[in-house]
Amino acid sequence: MVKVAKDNSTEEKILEAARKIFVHKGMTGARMQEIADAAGINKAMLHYYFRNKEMLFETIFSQAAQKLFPQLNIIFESDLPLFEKIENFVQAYMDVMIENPYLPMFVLTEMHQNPERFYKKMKGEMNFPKPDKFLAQIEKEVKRGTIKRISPLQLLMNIISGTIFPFIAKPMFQMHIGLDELQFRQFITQRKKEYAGFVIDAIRK
Amino acid sequence: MVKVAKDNSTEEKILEAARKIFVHKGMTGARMQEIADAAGINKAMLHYYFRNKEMLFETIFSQAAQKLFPQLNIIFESDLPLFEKIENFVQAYMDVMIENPYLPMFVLTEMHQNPERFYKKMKGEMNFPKPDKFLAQIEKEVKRGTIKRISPLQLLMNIISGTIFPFIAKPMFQMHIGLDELQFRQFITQRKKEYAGFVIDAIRK
DNA sequence: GTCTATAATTTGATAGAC
DNA sequence: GTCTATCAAATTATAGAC
Repeated sequence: MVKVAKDNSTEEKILEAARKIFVHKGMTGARMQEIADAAGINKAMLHYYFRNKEMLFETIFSQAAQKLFPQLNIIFESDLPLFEKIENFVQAYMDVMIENPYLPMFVLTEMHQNPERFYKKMKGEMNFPKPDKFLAQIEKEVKRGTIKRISPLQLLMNIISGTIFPFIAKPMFQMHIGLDELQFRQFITQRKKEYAGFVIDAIRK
Repeated sequence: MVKVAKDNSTEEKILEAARKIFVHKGMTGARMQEIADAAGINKAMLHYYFRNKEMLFETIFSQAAQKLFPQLNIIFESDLPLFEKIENFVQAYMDVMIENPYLPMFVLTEMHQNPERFYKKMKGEMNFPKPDKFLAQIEKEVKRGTIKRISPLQLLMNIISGTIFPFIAKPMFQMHIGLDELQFRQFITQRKKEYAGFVIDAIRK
């Protein structure tokens, strides 16, 4: 069991506050003053600990990306049979997002609004999962005739779409359908159980 | 055939430039100077035509939302049989996004970062589609035993996810897989043809 | 390490000539 | 309608006392 270092140190308070503000308003929408207020400290402290807004943001963004991307390795690098792998991925990834519902949108927003920074970041520190193995596995199953003929890339997109998109569309969906927080959680719980089955039904012969 | 009023009037040049900048950088990330430059005019002109940044943004955002949301009525209000309706929706919606690949992310970002403005907007001018009819249709088919047992809401989410998400994840996907622009277009073309079939295969008995 | 006060910069908005 | 020049406000960043 790893100690997660949730001290109430000033640095940790800043990170927590910055996460909250950045994740909701993005880099350009966030205000240093707002972050300081949320942390219950002074604006000057932010600079003392993180030099400037840019660096504070980078820290938060890296942490977010680290939570999301390496998880993709579950689907890409394990040795499970295809159906179990799909099952595993959907459940594991949804668990991450249940704990951090705003992360996907945060990372995607940054990726769109500032692709340069994003790419630079990714090249370095991230052990960026390559899906080749998983795609090859799908191709193999298609050739063996175990599953229906489908493009591996399309299947991968289907799996990821159905897993991530609900968290991105949450506000739209809640407004459209009129779900409250509890109902949305129930919707997600059900989805975690059933979505892999949906995909498998679609490709099973 | 309706005239689309693509004059080269100053107002139209501003709108075009503002669209480009806002859609990529969002409300808070966009700079009035940048928009003026892109329009080939002076910053003061922006205020002359649209009073302030807020109102210019509202104009752009409304146009974007109008392109995306009313389309959902195709799926919700037509009288087609279920499978054809799914087929129709996927193709029609993907056509909209092929023409405007950045719209979905733009609207979603605004929805997340400024939900108040978004909700206010939606209440007024938008003829906001209610999915009740479509959900009831699914429920009916399940009861008749025509399709597998599935929650109507889950099925709706599956259809929408697979249709919209590829455009949102485009940069991530291109980077991960290494697709260039042409390859991505081909991927989308294939998807437009096949995704409805995937969904139908999953629910067909 | 933490604070208050203040500087420096960015940026949205306006005044006024043409 | 369009421009240049300028203002005013917001916001990041720093200096310096404790």
